[in-house]
Amino acid sequence: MNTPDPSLIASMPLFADFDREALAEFLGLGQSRLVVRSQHVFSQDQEAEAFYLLLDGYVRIELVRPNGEVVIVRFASTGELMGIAPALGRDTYPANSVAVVDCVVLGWPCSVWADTVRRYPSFATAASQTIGTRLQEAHDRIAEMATAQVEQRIASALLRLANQSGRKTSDGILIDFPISRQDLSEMTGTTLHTVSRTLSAWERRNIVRSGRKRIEILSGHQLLLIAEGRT
Amino acid sequence: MNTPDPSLIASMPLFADFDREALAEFLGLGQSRLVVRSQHVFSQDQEAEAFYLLLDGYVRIELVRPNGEVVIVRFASTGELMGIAPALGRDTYPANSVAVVDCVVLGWPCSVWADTVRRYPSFATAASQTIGTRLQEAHDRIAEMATAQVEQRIASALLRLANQSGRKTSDGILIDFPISRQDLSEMTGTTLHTVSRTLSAWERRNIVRSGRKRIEILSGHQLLLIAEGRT
DNA sequence: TGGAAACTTTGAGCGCGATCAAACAGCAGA
DNA sequence: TCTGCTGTTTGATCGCGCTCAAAGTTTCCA
Repeated sequence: MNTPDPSLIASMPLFADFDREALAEFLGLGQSRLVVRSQHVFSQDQEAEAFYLLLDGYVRIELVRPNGEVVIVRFASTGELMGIAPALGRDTYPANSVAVVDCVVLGWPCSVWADTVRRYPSFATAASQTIGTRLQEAHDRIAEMATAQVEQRIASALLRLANQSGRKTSDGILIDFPISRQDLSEMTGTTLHTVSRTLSAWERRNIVRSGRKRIEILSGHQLLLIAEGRT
Repeated sequence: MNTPDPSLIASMPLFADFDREALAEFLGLGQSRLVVRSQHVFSQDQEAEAFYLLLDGYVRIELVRPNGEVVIVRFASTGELMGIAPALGRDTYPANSVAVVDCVVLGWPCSVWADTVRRYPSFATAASQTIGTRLQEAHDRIAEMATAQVEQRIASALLRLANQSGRKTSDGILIDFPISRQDLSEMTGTTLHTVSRTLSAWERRNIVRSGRKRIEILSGHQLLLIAEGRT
């Protein structure tokens, strides 16, 4: 498991203007790695040796504050770039990246970044837009944290998860990876107690159905109303 | 006032690998503009026609939420890029940009972005790192909003302002542009009342000295202790 | 110079959500 | 199958910071 099948990733916008040889060459520079559940892909403040493409699975990107409290920045899913410290002009990782299911990642030494960006405009553009989108989302979340009540924030977080990693079921949308009340509280800046109470209340209203590390959205519509503050 | 003096900006890292003609040519494509206090440089959701370099002054970058509440994302000061929608793959501005003092901005049509990035690696790299830094800061603020108390958040906001736009005085550091209690509350997700009470309490402890739209930090050390939550 | 507009201060009361506490349920490994 | 661990639920209480209210102060403009 050293060089993955090019066809898996040839279709990504990131590699739009790589020809077959270029892609093969580029993939040859990387190394794939299996990361089992709850292990780190990389860790905050660790020297950034490589940047990664998530080939399969889900990882949690989390920030650890000086006092030890953990905040979840986002969940990344298959196909996303992670740990692109070189693009940010950093030489350490700004966050932890933790596998929430067994994952496969493809990693390249940071030293190849500059050259790749220079040679392949599609790569540079796609990477830039990825960062741009994340910045946008981060600003939206700041605004949300600043103005919205806890219940609204939990609803927004669930909707975001559903959009990004939802799997359609017969009754609604299931978040496609194990996620605990604690996780949700770390995404929204509240406590697992409040998340639990909120989900229980929603369960009574048939808005969600949830279990141990499992959440299914039955009424995205209701959830949207809650998120927008007109309950 | 159509084409500014190249020497003003030649020293910026952004333009590190522009030679004299290249810089002159590039500046010729842009147009400078005076923006008086409280006027918008650009507005949220407006079609992004141009990106800007702030040549002089300070602007407030603010997000307006669907319900009309305003959140201040950051203050930009002289020398910063703003409204670089093309880098983010957007065709509208994601936020308002409002002059807090009379400003001079230099604007280029978005159409020149792609070409500029392709021809001048220093420009691409500097822009990328600018966005990276902002992403980093945004994540830090999310974490802060999620875990820190109001007093800590106000302290952090002041320290950030002091670092970015502080002017040394005989007694401490003065925030170099007019900033109200309301502004500070919109940066930290609280109310102007709470900000006022907090500043009053700090004034009694000789940590700050403040007046109408004017804040001077007397003890950055104390403020840091408060921000870190070990008061 | 007068008056209005913008900004700031301070008080009183209350509610959201944190904290403290304890029991319960699902899952993995012995 | 039992046992311990991890995650969830629910109750009781408390306090931070919002809301409502009103007065004070600075600046600007007519």
